[in-house]
Amino acid sequence: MQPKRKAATLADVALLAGVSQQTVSRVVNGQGRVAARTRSRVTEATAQLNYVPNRLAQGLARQRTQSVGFATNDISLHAPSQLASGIERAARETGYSLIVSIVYDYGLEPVSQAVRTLRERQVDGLLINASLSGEDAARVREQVPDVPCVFLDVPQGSGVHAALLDQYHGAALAAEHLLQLGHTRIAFIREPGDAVAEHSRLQGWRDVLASRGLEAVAQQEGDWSAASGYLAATRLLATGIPFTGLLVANDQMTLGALRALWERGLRVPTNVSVIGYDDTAESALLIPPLTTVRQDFPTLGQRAFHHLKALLAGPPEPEQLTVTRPELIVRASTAPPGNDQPDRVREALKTLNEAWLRQ
Amino acid sequence: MQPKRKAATLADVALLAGVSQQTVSRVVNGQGRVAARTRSRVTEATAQLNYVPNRLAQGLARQRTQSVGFATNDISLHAPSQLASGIERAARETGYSLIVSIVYDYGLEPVSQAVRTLRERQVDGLLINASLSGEDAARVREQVPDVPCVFLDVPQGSGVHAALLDQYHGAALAAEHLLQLGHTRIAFIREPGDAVAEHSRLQGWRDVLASRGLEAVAQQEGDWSAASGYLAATRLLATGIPFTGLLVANDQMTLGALRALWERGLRVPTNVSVIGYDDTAESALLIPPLTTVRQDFPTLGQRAFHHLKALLAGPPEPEQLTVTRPELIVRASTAPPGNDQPDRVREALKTLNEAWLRQ
DNA sequence: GTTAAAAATGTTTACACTAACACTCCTTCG
DNA sequence: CGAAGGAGTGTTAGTGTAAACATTTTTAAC
Repeated sequence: MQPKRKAATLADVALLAGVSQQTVSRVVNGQGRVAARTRSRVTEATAQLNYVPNRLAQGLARQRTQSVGFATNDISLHAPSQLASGIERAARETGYSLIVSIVYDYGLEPVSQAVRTLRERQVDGLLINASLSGEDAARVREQVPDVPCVFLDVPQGSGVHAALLDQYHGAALAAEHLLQLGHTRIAFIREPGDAVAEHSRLQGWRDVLASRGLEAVAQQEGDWSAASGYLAATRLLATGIPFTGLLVANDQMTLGALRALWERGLRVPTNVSVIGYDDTAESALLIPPLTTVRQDFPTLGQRAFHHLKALLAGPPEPEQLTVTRPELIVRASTAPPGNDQPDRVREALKTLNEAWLRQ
Repeated sequence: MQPKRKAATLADVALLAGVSQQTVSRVVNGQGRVAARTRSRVTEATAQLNYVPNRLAQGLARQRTQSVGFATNDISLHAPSQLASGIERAARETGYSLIVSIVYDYGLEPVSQAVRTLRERQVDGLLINASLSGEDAARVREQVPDVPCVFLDVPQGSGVHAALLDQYHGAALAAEHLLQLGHTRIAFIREPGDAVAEHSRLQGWRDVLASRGLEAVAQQEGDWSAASGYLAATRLLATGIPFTGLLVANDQMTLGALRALWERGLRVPTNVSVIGYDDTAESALLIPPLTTVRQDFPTLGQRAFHHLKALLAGPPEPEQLTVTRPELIVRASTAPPGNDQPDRVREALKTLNEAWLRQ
């Protein structure tokens, strides 16, 4: 119907309403005084032309875009997607848009690249969820000196703004739980990464064990996926080293580990107590329900956005942290060790096992 | 170190290099002829000032932004996050950025709002992953007449460009598998949504059953989450209506359903055969490994992006579909019916159950 | 009824960039 | 040796909007 191919601009609306561009701008943005009659005429013209403001031009003129960048590693993973959900919601509620740029590999360079892309888009602020050392975080910071940044996965005390989950603490809770139940032979399925970050989950486990003069009897590295958890547990069992407690760095790997244990006839928590990390939506519904450490990523995302928003609004503030402590959720995958089932149950398990396998 | 607060512009670089803006622009964009010596001088100035092009201004001038919008429902869910991952990768590889806008509810209006936001940002194209009727999709289409759109979740034959998974077909495969095993008493845990979309999973199940003169003995609706699957299965069991086959609309709900069945002492697949949908990374590692329908969302995302890219490059083409057929993955959660465990095993299960619960 | 203040509206300019065109050199060819 | 052509570079105008300032109109006060 409309002969004009291109979208209507302020000028088009102004022409139709018989006023100046600026007046239309005032009406659209609801600022400045405009006579009621004029306003309604403009509003009508706006609707008639299906006018939508051009945020590019607006951004150029205002020198801010009402958009934030989210640089993250693979968004198909649990944490990034949950974060994205929380961030986007908080952003939308305050009129911001979210531009996503994936960090496709570990290390500084890929992050730097993602950040550059976002800087080109003139985002007002940056949320960075990539595992970075304190130094690398500072380096990224320098790369965009005039864009506020909030980091989501850096060591505490990196000298940058950050919204963090205290994974060290969460891991410590998990390890302490196992120790309190009486376990001493404990194995790890740890997160990926060559360098052991301070404040990491692995470090939390280690320190708690060390405080009791213990260390892991064995450990394997996974890549966060359920399949890697399965493989890691398989390798762990292949060593032949006995353990009664198993600490796993996330719930997806835990699911794989549970399967590996089950395949070898090891019952959870009867033979092995297992603790995961994250408390995904599925964890409570696993069999057995998983004892795990709860991390609320959507809330973290919202918190990070609001932290960023404060930086956007106010004057430059000293670097500050928002640290959220995770919580241990005790369910049914942990129990005291050596409390093996009576023979009757063991027999039952065996039968069941065979029956299942026969199918 | 740098006294200038603001980011360098073409003009700054031009001044430093002693050339005109236009020449700098030519160097930066690598188009047009520039003498080698001039080029190197400009390149140096660019590096010295840490110049990064302003894509807002570029977008304004060029009338395209090298960005695409992704309107999707909650990105923390499996499908959207997997899609986003595939789309972002394909986009980045071709120099596009991704702007995400969440569709926070079902129906036309929320989609319309997300699309408006993206239109304001002047995205070159739109990918829309929200469940929409053909009419509503056409209405969204009209809302942005000059922006190419590819829909990801609309009925086939909606008269819009779309990249789809043939969920009807996938669901049919699942239903046929159960029928071939000999099941006749089949229950559904279906996807959310009032209207039963054509080409939906539910419709696929229904039609296959109907072709054998059957219908579901019971059905419940879930919201894709594991918890809702648990509740749906619980409600299903509460009806007292016996069934030996259970079709579930995704794997997360299936996980919940497995738990509900387990709690009532029903074994899978001995007492009930269960089929999920999606083949998530966890599905192969569930106990028992899940028979399910595989959908490759990242690949779909890439495909959708390339479809969109073709629309951006070429002249308007007739609406066309890219339909991918999913594949049935048969694992251990399905078996012929009526193959109940001997009493001994049933007894074992009961004992085990009690032991587990006691812990 | 004048005057001052306030309200309403218009004009100019800047934002950072690109497209289109214009101009200046130098070759090269007849 | 002059013209044609091309390589290299500069100039001008336009992209859609908002801020700052300028102007006109209305209202209020005396």
